Amino acid sequence: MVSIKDVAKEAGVAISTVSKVLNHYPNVSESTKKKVMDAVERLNFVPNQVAAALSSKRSGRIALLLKLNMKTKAIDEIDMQYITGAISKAREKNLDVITVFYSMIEGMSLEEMTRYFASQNISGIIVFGMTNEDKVLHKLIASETFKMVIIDADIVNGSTSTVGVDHAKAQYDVAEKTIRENTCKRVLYIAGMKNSYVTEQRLLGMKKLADDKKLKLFVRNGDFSELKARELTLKYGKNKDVVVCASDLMAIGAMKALTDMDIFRPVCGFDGIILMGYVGKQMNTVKQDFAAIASKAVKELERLFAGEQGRKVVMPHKLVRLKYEDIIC
Amino acid sequence: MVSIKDVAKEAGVAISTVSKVLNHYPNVSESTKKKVMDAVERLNFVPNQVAAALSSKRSGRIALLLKLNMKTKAIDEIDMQYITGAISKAREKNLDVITVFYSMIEGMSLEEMTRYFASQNISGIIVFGMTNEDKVLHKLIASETFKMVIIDADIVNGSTSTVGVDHAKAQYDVAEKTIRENTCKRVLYIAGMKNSYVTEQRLLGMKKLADDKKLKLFVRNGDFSELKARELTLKYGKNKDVVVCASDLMAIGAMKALTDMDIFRPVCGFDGIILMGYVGKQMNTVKQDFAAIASKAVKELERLFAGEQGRKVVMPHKLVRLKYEDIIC
DNA sequence: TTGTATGCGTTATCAG
DNA sequence: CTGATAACGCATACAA
Repeated sequence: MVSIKDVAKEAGVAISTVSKVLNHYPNVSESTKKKVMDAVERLNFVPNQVAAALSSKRSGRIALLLKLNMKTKAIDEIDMQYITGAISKAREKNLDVITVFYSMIEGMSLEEMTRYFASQNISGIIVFGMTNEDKVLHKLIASETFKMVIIDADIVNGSTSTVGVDHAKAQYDVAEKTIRENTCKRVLYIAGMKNSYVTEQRLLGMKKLADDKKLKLFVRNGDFSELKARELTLKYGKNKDVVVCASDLMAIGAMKALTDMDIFRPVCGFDGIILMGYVGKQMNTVKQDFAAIASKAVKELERLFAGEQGRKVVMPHKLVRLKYEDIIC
Repeated sequence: MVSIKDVAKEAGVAISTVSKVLNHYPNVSESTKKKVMDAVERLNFVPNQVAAALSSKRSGRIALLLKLNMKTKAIDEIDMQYITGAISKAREKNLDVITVFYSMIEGMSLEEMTRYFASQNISGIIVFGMTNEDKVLHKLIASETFKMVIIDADIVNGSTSTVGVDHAKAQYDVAEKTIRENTCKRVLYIAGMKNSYVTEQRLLGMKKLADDKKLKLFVRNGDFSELKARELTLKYGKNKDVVVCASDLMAIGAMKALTDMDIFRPVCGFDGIILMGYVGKQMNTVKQDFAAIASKAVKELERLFAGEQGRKVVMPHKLVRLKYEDIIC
């Protein structure tokens, strides 16, 4: 294994000089810079990230904290895009990434959780799918021990940023479009899971729309469950003009119910998962670019590493209809 | 950050003694062992994996090498299960995992690839979705620089094992079942991508079945593409009795084609992805437990770390039909 | 601008 | 059975 020492020898300079060149320190002459780079080239040197992490306390190691959906693999594509988006950007920025699932840190105290991440030399954490129930995680954020980026939340402090689409506006937009296209009055809104930020925001958006357009809004909790959405639609869908769902999966469940009842009502969803292209009926939905969101989160983490304050970053969304023809290949 | 030094002080022993206890070295008295463990408990000590990796050359860091499917997110669930299966098991075994995509190492020479993994202190690599085209990867395997486990392949050497289901048998089984249930003679077999081990194996299984059952076998390459399978079925499906596909996605494409042509032919797939539950028609398919495969791969890697020889591990498969009722929740 | 020396938290070797 | 102590590869304060 060729190390920085070998490079130093090859270039005829000191180890620290090599390190300085590699890390783009200011006070290095062009000539030595070139000497070093040439040596690096010749020896095909790649810095040992592990040693670097151990040496400098700001390790450049980041953790992706993901909540696995035990419920259905149909939305695995969301996590997958989060992962690929984050890892790709991290590689570009030369950051090391480890993936952690909630299940691994479940039940830990703040102390334990802090130690767990510290023991891995983690300096930044990106959190996906956090709910209000994750108390310890909230404490971790408040402690500002690590630089953190929370996806879909509204928590900002000196070391914490937030990245996500404007869920309220997105919900408003997609429902508004669906209603406009079909002229509806009575709306069945199937919301997501209680205690989730996105659920609250989307509901807020929906309520605003109901206000603006003088709609009769009937809200039920679908818990992001396809089955539940189906049951709710069977029960309450008949005397409504439209079913607005806080997720695609629930929209699919609702559509199934309507088909079963042999009645037509427009339905719209949220997320833009590929499954929407397979269910036959086209529905409006909100398309989030999950990879871009994760990618942005990594960038934001870098900003925090640089000492900047946490902030709220809003990502764009699009309204789409997924057709089989568009997604097949 | 509490370190091994603190534990040593707390326990009143030397640093090296603590290390020995933590790593289950043989020659440590029960009494000191207890003293150390108590101190660990009191201080809530978690060993720093990064330092450990740097110090001991067999780092316990493993890389997951994944090929992203640019084609469709419908099968992201497969990669996701690979990832979760591997990471969960790795955590259990106290191994550090990093995720790497082919795109990151594309175009690298053997030298570069070796250095890349070495620079990350990787000692084991699990390879998913390798094809015959990945020449450099084959060289890496042959070099035996790292302990490696290849999923779905037939390469074994002193440092390399293979894990996967018996694709030939699985293909045989699922096709046999489908044919038996429907009494068919003329079979359209839509194979996967050329130069892929699984494609070859599955085709072998299919040919054996054709032999055994005296079937007229008509083979075409579908490249694992839903669209292509659809086109092939439109073109060749009419005068066949059954369409056997080397993947679920192709099976779905084939079924679409048949529906378009308004004719019925039994269709079977391979993989057991959740989408199969959504397409209306029930089809036989092979269910692989991807998480278990990845989990097994980690275990196998440990075996290799322990100095054992590479070997071929065959995982079980199941024949299933995915119904909407079974997958919804 | 460059080099020297020390430390990061472990593991491993070798005395004791 | 236990304890110094030297690596591991790199970053960095400080000296030159």
